[in-house]
Amino acid sequence: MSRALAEIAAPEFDLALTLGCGQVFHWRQHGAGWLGMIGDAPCYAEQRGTTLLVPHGIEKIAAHYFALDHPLEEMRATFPDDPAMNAAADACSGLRLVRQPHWECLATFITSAQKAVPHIAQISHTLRERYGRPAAWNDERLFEYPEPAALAALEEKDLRACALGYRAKNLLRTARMIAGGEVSLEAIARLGDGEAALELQRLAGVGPKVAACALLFGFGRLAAFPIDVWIERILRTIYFAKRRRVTTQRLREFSARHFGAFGGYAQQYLFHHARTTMPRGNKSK
DNA sequence: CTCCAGGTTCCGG
DNA sequence: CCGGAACATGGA
Repeated sequence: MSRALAEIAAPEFDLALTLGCGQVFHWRQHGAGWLGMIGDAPCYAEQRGTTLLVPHGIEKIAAHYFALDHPLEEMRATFPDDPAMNAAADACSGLRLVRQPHWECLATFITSAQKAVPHIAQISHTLRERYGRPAAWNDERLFEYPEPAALAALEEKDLRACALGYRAKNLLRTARMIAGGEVSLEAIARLGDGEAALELQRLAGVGPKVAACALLFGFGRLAAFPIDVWIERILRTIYFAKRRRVTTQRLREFSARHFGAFGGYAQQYLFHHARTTMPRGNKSK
């Protein structure tokens, strides 16, 4: 493995913000940059101003993964123009939604249910180390995310030993459905957003929220709007202040309409901003 | 010790 | 369709 790094242009990009905002969980800081896998490609990434250094030979792969082609300014212009949204967008300048591999993204979010971000990262690392194909960048060991077939061959207790808790059964069942061909992620990639969401929800441990995360972070559906506890809190306090008893169904309809074609970006900005400005947030306003 | 975390599923109104 | 409860684990 060569040590040589190549430069790629990365305007309007914040690598640390992008990797640390809770959309992807396996990258770790290393020296002046970050170390992780882009599918089966080991990658060290380091930002220097508007330039991104990545291993020679995977420039195209890295540029695609980090979504350097997303027109951030144009997308932001479509967001609703209100104080909360603007504050979040200001705080998240350069945050891009990376293009994660389908399975890795879906599986990770199945394991994310009712878990804090650091816990999700820990689970991801354990699964990779124990069941993923080993790789390396220089002398640093890395691991691919385990294929569906690799997880499908395990027993539930093996996954519980990775601190998955009750999510073990869901990940195992879903891995078996995918490995057995009962559900095809490639086929889902060709469906429209609505149909794709329904198809994903046939899988164990996949409801509206996890399906939306998979669509947004894995299938490039930038209108997908995952509603988790943070976003629900924001929607209720900012957009439904003083309304009593708003159903989650109502929240879904509202956000799909209100945040538009790039709602997923708006969602991630609101999510990250809330998480960093009001940790353990509960105080409404 | 209690509370909560990027939820889903199942079960009665 | 809606509200509750169960489901594991670890950190604050």
